[in-house]
Amino acid sequence: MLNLLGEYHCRIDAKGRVSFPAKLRKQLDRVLHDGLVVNRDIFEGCLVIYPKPEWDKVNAEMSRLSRYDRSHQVFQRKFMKGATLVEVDGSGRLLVPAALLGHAGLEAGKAGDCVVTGLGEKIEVWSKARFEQQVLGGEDDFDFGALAEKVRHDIDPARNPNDSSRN
Amino acid sequence: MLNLLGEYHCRIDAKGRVSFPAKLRKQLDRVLHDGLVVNRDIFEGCLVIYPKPEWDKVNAEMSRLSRYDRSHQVFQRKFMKGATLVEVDGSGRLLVPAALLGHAGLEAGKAGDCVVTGLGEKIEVWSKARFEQQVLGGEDDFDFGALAEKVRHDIDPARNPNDSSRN
DNA sequence: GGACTCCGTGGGAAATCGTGGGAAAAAGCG
DNA sequence: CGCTTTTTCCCACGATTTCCCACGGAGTCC
Repeated sequence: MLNLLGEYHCRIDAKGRVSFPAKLRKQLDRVLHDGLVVNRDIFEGCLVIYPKPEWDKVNAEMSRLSRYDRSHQVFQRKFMKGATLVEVDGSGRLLVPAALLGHAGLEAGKAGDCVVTGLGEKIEVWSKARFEQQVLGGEDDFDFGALAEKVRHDIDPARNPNDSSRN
Repeated sequence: MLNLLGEYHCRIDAKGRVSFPAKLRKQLDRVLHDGLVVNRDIFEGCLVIYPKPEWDKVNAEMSRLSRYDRSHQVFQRKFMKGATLVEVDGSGRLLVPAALLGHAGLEAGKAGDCVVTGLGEKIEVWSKARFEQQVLGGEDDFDFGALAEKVRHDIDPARNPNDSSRN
């Protein structure tokens, strides 16, 4: 199973090329030659990079949508719009389509700092400013415990939220 | 099962390398060659180190989260951000990523004292100052007994005489 | 108590990585 | 059809990282 890890600070140069950290490249070793798919994140102002095999799974999920349900069609269109297959160049850089850069608060044709982070099966790309604010950001009232409990209940409804004795 | 124990006092050198106590290394014997995963602690300003097999469990749970549920994504991001696979070098040191050092109050490029403690299946790394203040720290009104009872109830509600609701 | 082993610390050299720029190829325009 | 502009590919250099060796000191064993 893919287990992408690490938080890397990189730069986008004036041509829109993101230096893709060598350590991530090593982790992708086996799948890198298949290419990567870059897309806008659904919920946040960042970009998501899926190794091609992982994107294929996403694609399979999309194929289960109904052709005859308008909301399904709208969702598919919104989600897949902009998804692009990219490859790393000889110097280990990704050329991110200009249209997508904007969604991550990165300006095309202008160098800038960004954060690339491994998240298991996918990789996220943030502008440095947004990453520090939204991800690291200390909203002091953010209740991680409550969120964890909700999520745990979602993925395992059978489990009593107060009972963590089962492993 | 892993049962990491002990509190060790070590140093971080100017390159961000933590001398990893030989006694902990011995306890990790079987799993050390798989590497360790360092991450920011969720609640406190310290770092957590999981042996790779232990992290794999975490990752397996993460892979069950839904791509299409915002709270799941936020949870995953908050939890995994920065997690990094590291290995001990020939001299038994861990190279801690600079981005993570800050979270533990340790400055990159500057040597400092830290405390490494075994906590069963994981290891925590604290700056010396914070450890003394927050962990050893004498908040004299802190009721450890009451906390113990709360925790016991959380992990095993059945033992509470007033609670016969389980099953 | 002495000698030996192992541990922790520092530093240096070699390989690697990131960054910028430039040339060739492709696409667009008159 | 030829010229201009954009895109893609590739090379080279500076900076960083990683690996390795060596030494001082502490701990341990006899």
